Amino acid sequence: MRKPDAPPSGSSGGGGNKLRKGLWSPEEDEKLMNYMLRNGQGCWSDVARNAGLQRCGKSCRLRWINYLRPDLKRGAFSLQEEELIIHLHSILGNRWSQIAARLPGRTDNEIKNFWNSTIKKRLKNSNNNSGDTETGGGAASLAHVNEHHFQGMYMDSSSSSSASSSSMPGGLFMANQYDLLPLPEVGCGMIRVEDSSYFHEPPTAAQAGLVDNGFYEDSQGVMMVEGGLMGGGCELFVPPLESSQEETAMNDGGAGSMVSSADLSNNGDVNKIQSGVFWEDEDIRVGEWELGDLMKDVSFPFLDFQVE
DNA sequence: AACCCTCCCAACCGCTATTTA
DNA sequence: GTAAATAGCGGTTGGGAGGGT
Repeated sequence: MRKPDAPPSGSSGGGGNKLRKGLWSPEEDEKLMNYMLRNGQGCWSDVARNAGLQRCGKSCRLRWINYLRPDLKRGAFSLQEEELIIHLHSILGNRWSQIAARLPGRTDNEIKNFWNSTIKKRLKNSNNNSGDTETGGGAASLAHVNEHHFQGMYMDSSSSSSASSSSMPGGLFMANQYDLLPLPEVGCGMIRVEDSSYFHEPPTAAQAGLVDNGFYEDSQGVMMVEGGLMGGGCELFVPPLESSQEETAMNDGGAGSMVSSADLSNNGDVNKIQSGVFWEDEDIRVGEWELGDLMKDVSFPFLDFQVE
């Protein structure tokens, strides 16, 4: 923790006008809290100024988001939260803000700290115990370790921020049906392949808003696929990235975590998924890699479905 | 009691993306 | 179209707390 800087000297509040850094004092918290509750969020540099704080807007924003927000849940992570974090991390990589968005009351910073201090260590230990060699801390090994919940493969490319990437420049996650956790607020983050009784009946187009090519969005915003392209209840996850990120990712070969249908080679429709979350009318490419090629040498020893 | 070590986490930093002028 | 300002994200740092010796 950082020592709080000495409070601004005297009543001038100005002498130098230097911005404070370090820990927030209770008085500053109160000022910010009161201001935010009265005025709501606006331009953060205005917040800092108008609330009478010698802080930069950025610092105010962080303090509000990570500590003062009334909807924050404090205290230890529950087992459920922990498992959800592990699951989401296996899908999203180090996109802490997106993980946090699925854990009400938790902040990205909190989750990041929790991951780095607790989960990472634990998973590393269980890696060592099981005799696995460290693969560089990539999500692939992590997903693998959590055996009671995960059977899947994840190749993390996740942008520059994920130093733990595998060498694969594309992201892909596949899991069996039992791995699904509900992801409210996910939007079009996941594609299900209609297949077994595990899935509910697809809604009508009117109910769900038919998107294209047999894809539709269900009541929870989950993208669905009609017609059972794959057997065995396989589900394909598209990490619910914001569209801007996705586009960037696709353009620069970054985190384009794209579905690979079980049948990469013989079903063109799946490879054309796009539009906001889907890619249309072009072969899936991740940087210079064609997904089909990418997948050529990949095996899924732990997937429990058969491609038909 | 004093020292050392490790853990935890608040906050900063640097960067990119987005918005505004 | 461009530059500046702002927002947001993820990585890293540093210091307090607490346990061990």
